[in-house]
Amino acid sequence: MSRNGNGVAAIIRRAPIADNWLLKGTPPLLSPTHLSFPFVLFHYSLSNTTTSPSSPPPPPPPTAAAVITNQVSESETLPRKRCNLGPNDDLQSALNSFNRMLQMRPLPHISHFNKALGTITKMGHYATALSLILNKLQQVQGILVDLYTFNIAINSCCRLNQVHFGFSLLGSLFKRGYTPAATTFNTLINGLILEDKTPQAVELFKKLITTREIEPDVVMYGTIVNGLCRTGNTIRAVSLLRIMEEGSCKPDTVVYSTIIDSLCKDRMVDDALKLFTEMDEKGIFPDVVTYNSLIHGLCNFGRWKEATKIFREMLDSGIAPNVRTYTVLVDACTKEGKMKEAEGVLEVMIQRGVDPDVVTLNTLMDGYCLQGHMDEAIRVFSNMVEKGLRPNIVSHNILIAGYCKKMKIDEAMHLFREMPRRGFKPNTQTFGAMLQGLFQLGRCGAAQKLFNEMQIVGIIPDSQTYGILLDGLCKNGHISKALSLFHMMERNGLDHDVVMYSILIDTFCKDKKLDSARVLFNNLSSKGLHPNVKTYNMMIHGLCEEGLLHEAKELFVKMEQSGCLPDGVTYNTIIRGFIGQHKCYEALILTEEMVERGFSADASTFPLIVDILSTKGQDPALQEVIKKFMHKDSHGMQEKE
DNA sequence: TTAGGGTTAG
Repeated sequence: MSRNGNGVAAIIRRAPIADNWLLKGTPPLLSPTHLSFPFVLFHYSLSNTTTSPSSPPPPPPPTAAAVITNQVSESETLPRKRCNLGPNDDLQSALNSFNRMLQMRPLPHISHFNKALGTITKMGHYATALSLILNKLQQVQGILVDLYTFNIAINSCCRLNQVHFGFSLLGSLFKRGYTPAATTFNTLINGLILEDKTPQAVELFKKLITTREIEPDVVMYGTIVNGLCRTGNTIRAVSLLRIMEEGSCKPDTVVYSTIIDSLCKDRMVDDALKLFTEMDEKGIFPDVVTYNSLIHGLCNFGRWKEATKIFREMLDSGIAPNVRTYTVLVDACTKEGKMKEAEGVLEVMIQRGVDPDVVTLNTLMDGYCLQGHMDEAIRVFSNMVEKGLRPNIVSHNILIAGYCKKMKIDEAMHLFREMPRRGFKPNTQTFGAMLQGLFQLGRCGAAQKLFNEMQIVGIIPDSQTYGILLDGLCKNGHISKALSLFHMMERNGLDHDVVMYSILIDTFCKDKKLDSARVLFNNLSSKGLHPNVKTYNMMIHGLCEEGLLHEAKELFVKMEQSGCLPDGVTYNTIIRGFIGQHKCYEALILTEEMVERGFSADASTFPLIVDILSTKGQDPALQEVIKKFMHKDSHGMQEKE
């Protein structure tokens, strides 16, 4: 695997670039392709005029550099406030039309009412639709609601997380002598999945098949596939896909896309790509959703070159990127700290006639917060308001977390207290961000008070909240309090996940209590938990610190055997361990392996490797491996595109 | 002819 195929010498040669990134804590060792990714993207999307038949004619194609450097005024950066009807006006006009129909005599056929209801549910106003059906249609003499109306009502219940009510409507449907359709059951199956009751959904699905009550169609299969994917059973979803292929109901774009997305989220991007190729072989056309999932998956793993290729392929197939595609690209840029490029994506999308939405701008804001540029984040927030997009609770949470990260707890607290006045009730994430901020400043008492307040106002802490508490207490030296919390959770039936254990393992390692860390680590499997890459990294770090290189190396080998691939942190940790023990040969071999896997030396490891190469270059024992680096690098450098 | 499945941010 030589995505960033380079050697150690390349690290040195590219030090000015890498250094810059090292300081920001993001992956260094950028390949030339990596650096040019957003440029390629913009240039291509701007200069390609044949891709989006529905989009307005694109402006003359500027050069990539012009896209990045051209500063447009703020009013051009964001869509202007809409003069046409907003979403609420759309709802109002649908309601007006519904009410007008109720006044007509003779009354219109039920299908017309269903159509109006469908418009309302498509806008997401499920409670309104349900109320219209139950409180208006049912009360009017002369209207006979039909199967379609029932299905809309059942779907509305499901979308409101009231699947049980959906099932009682199914009862009423039977009583009225209607026969439910595949749609009816599928809606209920989906309702179960939405309420995290996938096992029941699968049960119902199986029952329908065995009783031959309903012949499942592709939508029903697709819904079950989605349920399996959402619950981490992507492999079972793939099995179902294979079963479909054997039967008469063939998988469609949605089924494939669902699995492709899930594989990407499960870090199995290569398998996702294989399915994508398979679609092509079977003549099933990918759509914008399929491409969005793949581009997102590839970007998440730094596979820019392939992401660009897929993006080009999408444009070549005549599929126009939508707001989600551009948001994924903004996200990819911001996660790499490339804010100018992220702003560039925003410009491109506007020029292409796609308006950024609140998610796009929140993503951009989050990028600025990650970089610590709160002034820029606030500028985006203000722009959002000016342009008629209403910031949501996520926008507020992003800013609060940003302030906390910058240790500006007063500003964070101000915004936090301001939220109810703006119509937002702080949620678990809001409290989590505030708690993290307080712990970071060592204000454990205030954090405790806020945690109590959270429970008083009825926000249920989730495992992440407990993780923040546990970590905060540990990092502030309140180990015994942390342990009490840990045991309290156990007593209250709150499951400890691997993160909780990892926090304690890390604490014990740093507290020189390696034996306690080992006990916790070794007991994980008895609790049915599997260490993740962070858990391994913490243990490996602890072992290296104690000079137990042999045990660290054993664990390093074992993690991969157990199916947990080492990441950049693992390599850097163990390489530093070896260098610390003057085992330069092993360190260089591991460095080579690290680079081959697309990771690179971080700010603390990098100078140590440079030191080995510059001071031990003549060491006969090392010459062979150093030569190998040099040789590889000459290839790596030719890879430029 | 009106109902059901897949993609984005904290």
